[in-house]
Amino acid sequence: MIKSRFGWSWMETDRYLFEKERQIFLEHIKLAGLRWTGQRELIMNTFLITEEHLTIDDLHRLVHREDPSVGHTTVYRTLRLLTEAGLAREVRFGDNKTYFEHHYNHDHHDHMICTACGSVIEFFSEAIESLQDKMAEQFRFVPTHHSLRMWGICAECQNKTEAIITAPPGAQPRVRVKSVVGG
Amino acid sequence: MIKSRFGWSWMETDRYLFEKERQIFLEHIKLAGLRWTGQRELIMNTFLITEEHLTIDDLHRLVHREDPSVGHTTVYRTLRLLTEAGLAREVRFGDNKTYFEHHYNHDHHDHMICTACGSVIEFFSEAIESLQDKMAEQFRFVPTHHSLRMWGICAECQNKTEAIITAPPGAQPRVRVKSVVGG
DNA sequence: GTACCTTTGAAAACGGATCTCAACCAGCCG
DNA sequence: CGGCTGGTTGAGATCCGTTTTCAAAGGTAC
Repeated sequence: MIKSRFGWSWMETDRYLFEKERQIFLEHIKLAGLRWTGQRELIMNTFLITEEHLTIDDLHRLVHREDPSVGHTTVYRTLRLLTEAGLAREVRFGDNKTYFEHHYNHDHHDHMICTACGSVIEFFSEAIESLQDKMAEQFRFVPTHHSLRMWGICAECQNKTEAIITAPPGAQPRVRVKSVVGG
Repeated sequence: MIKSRFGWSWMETDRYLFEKERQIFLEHIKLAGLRWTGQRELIMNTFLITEEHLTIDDLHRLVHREDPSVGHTTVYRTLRLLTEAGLAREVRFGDNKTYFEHHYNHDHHDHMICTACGSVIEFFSEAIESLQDKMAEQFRFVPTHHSLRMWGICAECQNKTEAIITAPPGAQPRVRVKSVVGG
C-alpha cells in the first residue's frame, strides 16, 4: 500500500510544495542543458506524490503502471537527476538496496527500522545532532552528512510475542516499505 | 598496509585475548556440531591478528598468501561463523561492500568516514548512546543494535585544500582500509 | 575397510547498480 | 514544413559483491 500525498489528504500546502519542487527540477534540467521529456515528468510526478522510501525498482513498478514502456534505466537516471537537483536523497537500511526519500523541504531525520515487520520510523533529535557535531570537532573532522539508524522491534510487533526473539546480532532486516512518520 | 596485533606491539593482554577468542570459536564450532579444520583455523587466525576493517575479499587475499588453495567461499562461510560466534561484526560504510571488524571484547563504537582519503575514525560517546535510548523509548521501540556514521573530511585531508570541495551530497566514498582508532 | 557425515572450492546463480549502443526524439534552423 | 544535431531512451549486456550448487575430498565412528 503506497501512501500518496494527494490520495487521502489534500492540502493547499502540499499542492504548493509540489509546484515548487516541480519548478526546481525544471530549473535544474534547464541549467544542465538537458531536455524536458515525458518520461522525466512522469517519473518526477510519481516520485513527488509518493511519501515513501522507494527503491529504484519500487518506483519503476509504479511508473510502469502508468506507462509500461518506461524502462528501469530511465528511472535510475531520473532518480539521479532528482538527487542532484536536491529533491531526493539516498538512504540505506542495511539490506543492500538503495532507497530514496524526499529531500527538499523535508528536514533531515534518522531512522528506526523494525527487524520484524520492516516498518521504518523517522525521528529527529536536536540534542543528538549537536553532540555529533561536538564529537566531530573533537577529531577536527568536518562532517558533510551523517546517518543514524537503530534496528530493533517496534511497539506494534512487541505484542506479537514471537517476534521479540527474531533478530540475531548480525541479521539484516527484510525492509518492507511501510513507513510510519514520527516527530 | 595491514596493521597486525602482534606485528609491532606485542602485549601480554593481546596474546591472552587471542587465546580467549580462539577458545570461544572452538566452543562455538563444537556446540554447532561442526568440525575444526585447517582452513577454519587459518582464516580465524588471520582475522584475529588483523586489526582492520576487512572485506571478505581483503581477508581472502591475506589468507591466500598463506595458503593459495583456500577459496573465497570458505572465507565467506567462516566469516559468517565468526559472526555467529560473536567474534566478528558486520559494518557498512556506504560503498556497497560489507566490512568485518572485531566484536568480542571490542566495545561498540561509531565511525567517521573521510570521503577524501577513505580513512575511518572510530569513536564512542556515552552521551549520544543514552540519548538514542531515550529517543527509542519515546517511540516504544526496543533497539537491538544501531549504527551512526558521519561522512566528511578528516583533519589530515583538510590541509590538502582541494579535497574540501570533493564530496557532492549524495556521493559515496571509495573506502580504503586505513583506519585510525580513536577514543 | 565401510558407511555416513561434513567440508571444501570451482563455478554458477543471483541481485542490484551501472553501462552500451542503436534507435529515437526534442529543439533549432532554414 | 523538413532536415539536422545532439541529448534521451530502453533492452540487454556488464559489473561486482554475495550466496548457492554440486561433486569431490576429508573426517569420524564402527
